[in-house]
Amino acid sequence: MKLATFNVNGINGRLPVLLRWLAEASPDVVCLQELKAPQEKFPQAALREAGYGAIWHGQKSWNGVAILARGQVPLETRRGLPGDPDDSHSRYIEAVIDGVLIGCLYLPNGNPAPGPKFDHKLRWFARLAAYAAELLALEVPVALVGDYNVMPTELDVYKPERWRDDALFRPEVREAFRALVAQGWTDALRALHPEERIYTFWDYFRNAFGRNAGLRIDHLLLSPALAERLAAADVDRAVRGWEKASDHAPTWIDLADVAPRRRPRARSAARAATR
DNA sequence: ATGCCTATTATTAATAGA
Repeated sequence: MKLATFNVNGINGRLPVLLRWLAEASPDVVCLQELKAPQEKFPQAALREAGYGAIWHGQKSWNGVAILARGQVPLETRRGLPGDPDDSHSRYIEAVIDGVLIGCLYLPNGNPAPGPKFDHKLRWFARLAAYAAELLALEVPVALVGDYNVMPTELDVYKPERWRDDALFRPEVREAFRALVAQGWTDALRALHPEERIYTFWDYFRNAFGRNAGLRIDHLLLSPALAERLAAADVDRAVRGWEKASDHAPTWIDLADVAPRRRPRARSAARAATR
């Protein structure tokens, strides 16, 4: 299973980019963030024509998340993160696809910090951590993927000193991310590329992409059962250079298929047959 | 400390992003 996350920064303005990338990369599952479109303006027909079923949670102007699956409609298991009934932002949607529980998230940006927006970010992070612990306890294959708005370490920022007081890099959010991963999750890109400078976002300002002034803020966290299957991970950074590009690039992993498991009876019968 | 760019919404400017 090729599983990707892509903050599209406006799904309608970005539709040609999204469709071109889907055709070229052919991912099996895609988590999208920042739809910036109300529920009824999601381009379901165009995506269906491209071969993808979808579930989505839109919102006027901002936020918005979706999950696409090639050749099937994702089986939705949740929309909205538990823990705050007053949370009106569309920032979490979840589905089961081919035996994998996939949570698609868009963590609040949190700037300016300190301030109410930063407090909101930390509260949202705490709710995510509480829910993530519940998912881990299920001991099933789970992927929590999306735009976390956090650079986990100095290796994930082109110029750490410039970002030290920013809501994406302050010690509180780095610690929140570290503690989340320490529950038992695997940061897929970092696991396969421990030393490499990898970015998933480049600002529109100051020719950031041309200078490779990037940030790694889009992450795929895998439960232990899924981490065993991790075979490849990368960023389709060329997409950031396309006409009318999002400021994020698609970030993806490849998960090996599960070996077909025989029933115990069948296995002992097979063993007896080879004796 | 702020603009630089880009998108959406609503009326030519404000807000948010990161």
